[in-house]
Amino acid sequence: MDGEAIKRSLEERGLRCTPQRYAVMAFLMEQNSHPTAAETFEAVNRVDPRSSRATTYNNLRDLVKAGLVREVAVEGRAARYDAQGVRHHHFICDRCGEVEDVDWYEVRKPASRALGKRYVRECEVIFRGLCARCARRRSSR
Amino acid sequence: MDGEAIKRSLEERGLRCTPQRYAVMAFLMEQNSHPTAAETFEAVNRVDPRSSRATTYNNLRDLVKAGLVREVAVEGRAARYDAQGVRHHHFICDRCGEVEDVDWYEVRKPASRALGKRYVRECEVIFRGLCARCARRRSSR
DNA sequence: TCTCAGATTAGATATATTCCAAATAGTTCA
DNA sequence: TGAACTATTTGGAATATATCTAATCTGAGA
Ligand SMILES: [Mn+2]
Ligand SMILES: [Mn+2]
Ligand SMILES: [Zn+2]
Ligand SMILES: [Zn+2]
Repeated sequence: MDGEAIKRSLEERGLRCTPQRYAVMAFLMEQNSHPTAAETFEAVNRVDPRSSRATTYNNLRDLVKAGLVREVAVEGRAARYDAQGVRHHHFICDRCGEVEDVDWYEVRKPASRALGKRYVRECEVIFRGLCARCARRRSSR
Repeated sequence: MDGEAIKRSLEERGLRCTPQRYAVMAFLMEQNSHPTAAETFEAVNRVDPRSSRATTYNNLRDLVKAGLVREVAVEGRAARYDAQGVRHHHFICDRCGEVEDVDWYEVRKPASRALGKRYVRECEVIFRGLCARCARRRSSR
């Protein structure tokens, strides 16, 4: 996605394409990792235009609401963000909290009777265990 | 599970059965909701023995490590805890953050090639959307 | 060019969680 | 039993994370 495409995707969702908001979106898109808000804030401020902490948080919130960015909560750690590219699942490391992508595959939905009056928007799978690095570290002791 | 059973399950995992730790475990087991650490702290302190905030957090951490309690991270909100009864999945409300149980069903694991050198301990499904209450509230406007 | 809702800002504030060092309470074993 | 050892508890301080506030700025459309 190039600059124009980012601009368009923001405006389609009623968000102005401000330099700060653009910078957050562009940064997240070029990462394959899952940056925290603090990392995003720092990265955006290494280049112009600068952005305040509040604006970084505001923009992350707005982008999540608009469906352009996914937020991943990790127990005991800061939330991580992910510019929705192709659909995928996540692996979260029990030891270091690292979030990694796992190729998408269709998951069987539960019986609708089990969902009652709830409205289900999505259905994600989270794999847990040890990332490659932590698994290695663990076995070599 | 009665008192003796709780005591045994703690000791099997090398944890002393202290009054504070027991109280946390017993409280979580009698809830069908998913209390936060703050709610647990408050509940435990409505009855004897009392427990400090640090001890409540310590015990929740120890119980999670021991595999007796599950921690559920919710974006932008305090973590929630769940005394592992029967295996189940979770539904998390986009609006109010409520965590609800969904009957367990087996999920297909991804191709092992997609997991590389990771060690996968578990594979959970999280449903997202609006809980019954928020769905009602939403449609009646 | 004017207007104004949307956006940004620095700093204060709120919330959630962990750390710390001293005191206490179980457990083991002489 | 009771000394010795260790796990646990404690209150308060400290840290981490996230949101709020009120003043100011910006840019898209009229
Ligand atoms: Mn991802
Ligand atoms: Mn549950
Ligand atoms: Zn790891
Ligand atoms: Zn709800």
